Amino acid sequence: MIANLQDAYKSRWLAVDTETNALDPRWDPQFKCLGISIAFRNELGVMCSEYYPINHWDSNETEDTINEVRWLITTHPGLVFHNAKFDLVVLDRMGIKPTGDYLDTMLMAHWIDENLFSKELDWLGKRFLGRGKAMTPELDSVINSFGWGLVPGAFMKKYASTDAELTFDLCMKFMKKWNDEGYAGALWAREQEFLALISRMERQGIVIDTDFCKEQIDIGERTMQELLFKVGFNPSSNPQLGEYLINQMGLPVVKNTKTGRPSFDKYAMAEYEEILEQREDATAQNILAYRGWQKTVSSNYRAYLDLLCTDGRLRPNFLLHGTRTGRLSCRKPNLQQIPKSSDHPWNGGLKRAFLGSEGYRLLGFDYSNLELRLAAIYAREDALIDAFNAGFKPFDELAARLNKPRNLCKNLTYAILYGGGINRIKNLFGLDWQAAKELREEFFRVYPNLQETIQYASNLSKRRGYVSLWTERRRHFDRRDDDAHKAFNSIIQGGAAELVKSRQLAVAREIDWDTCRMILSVHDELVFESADPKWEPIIKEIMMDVNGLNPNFHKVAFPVESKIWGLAA
DNA sequence: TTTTTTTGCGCC
DNA sequence: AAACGGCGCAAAAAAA
Repeated sequence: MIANLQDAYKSRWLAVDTETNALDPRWDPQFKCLGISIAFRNELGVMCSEYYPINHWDSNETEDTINEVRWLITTHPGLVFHNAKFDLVVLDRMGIKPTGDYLDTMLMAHWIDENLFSKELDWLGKRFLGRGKAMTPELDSVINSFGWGLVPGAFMKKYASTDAELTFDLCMKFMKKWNDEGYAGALWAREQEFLALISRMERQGIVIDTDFCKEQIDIGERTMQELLFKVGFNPSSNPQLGEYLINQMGLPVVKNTKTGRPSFDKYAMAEYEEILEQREDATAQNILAYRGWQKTVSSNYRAYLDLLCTDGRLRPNFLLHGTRTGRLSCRKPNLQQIPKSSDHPWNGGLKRAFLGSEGYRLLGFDYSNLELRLAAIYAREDALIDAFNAGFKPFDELAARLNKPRNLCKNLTYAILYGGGINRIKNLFGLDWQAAKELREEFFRVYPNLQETIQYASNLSKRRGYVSLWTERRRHFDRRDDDAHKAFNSIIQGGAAELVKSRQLAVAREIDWDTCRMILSVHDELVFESADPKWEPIIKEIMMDVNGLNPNFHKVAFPVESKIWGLAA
């Protein structure tokens, strides 16, 4: 049914979907919005939808109609998108700035059940509505022959509005649970502000030193070639590694993969390296160097150049629905996994590939032991709280109490925070089952409340099917799955993400984007480019100021360390 | 041949 | 009794 635009105002919610020429709306000068679909149901429940072609090469709506649509979207009190972060940028590029509220079915699906297999429109449509996107052989062949950007407007009309229809119906489907779980108010308002901030960070992007990347690719390729020659087989091929190390050299299988095949990961290789060293055979070392270079060149240096926008900036995609715990994830490229500075020649200098804009300096701000501090508060674990407040380093403190090496204590703490059991401790430290059990008990003798709280969270998730973060956002658990042991970790990992998010917004409200821009968010670290040294103490102070967030957060401090980004910590 | 799974590895 | 949490990416191997 063709929509009368006047009717659209009578609907509380209006689904909006944009079609584009597939270029990146965040920066590409050639980007175009081809058209806009809207969908809603009228008073009789009849679906009304329409596609308005705007920038097709053949036929478009009249100026008057397009202006009506622009006005509708600008003034309608409630829009619904599927992946609003994208559509809002598209609308912004067209000079359309919605003034009403909006919802996002992708994020609704994620918040209601973060465990869903997919949050794509097509998948959700099939799962919740029994119908997916309108893909037909006819549409496929038209896209193939014309290319996406050149599909005729009249043809697009037949298909494009189904996405908006799906979005509208999904929204209605999700609405009850969305409201019941308490997301409709302040929590979603904050997320909208956060979405805008992330979008702004993405549009800003980060400057890449392309000469440095090219130079490193060159060194890497030459080095790999030499190593390949020395080794004599493909170091990335496990069967070939097995042939050499096990069959030819007669070395033992030191580790197996989950499918039972011999494993040659870097830990296993370290053992082979030790044995071969005595025989003056550098093969293991060469294999590690080869794989190190290959990983870095393909996943970092070359990926950065391939994904670089033509204005010299790299713009990753931060996903607000990327993790079950509520953290962000980051793609294309993943700038949350930039190798840290080290003396490895293949990746130890990677941060040098990132530059501030001309006149700006990159600054990183890190929370120290963020999750452990939250764990201490949640568990009311006085031993840990007191240690933090006395200024002790938590792992030194534990090392003293257990009379064990600091590094063991650190690994042990994180293993347990992550829900690890006796088996995990056994494998981690190469202990037998009994020793692992005792070590775990020793740990919990120091932190008894932690043990109780981990158990409590686990029981709660099993009984209720979810646990709540301090913001009242929920982390759901299917009672049929055996992952209740993740509950406590979710509370502190998700809680940490929510804490950072809140402070990130607070910082964003204070800084002046002309002289200070937020660039990256890496879980417990924020990266800025700043043209004025005055921002460093300001940012630090805002990040550390968490007392207003929750009545329990005053129990320990949340210190933040700042450093010039890229320089070794 | 193309698609999916496995493996390894970078980060917090 | 047993369970280490959360990601994304690329190359090789296996499956289709």
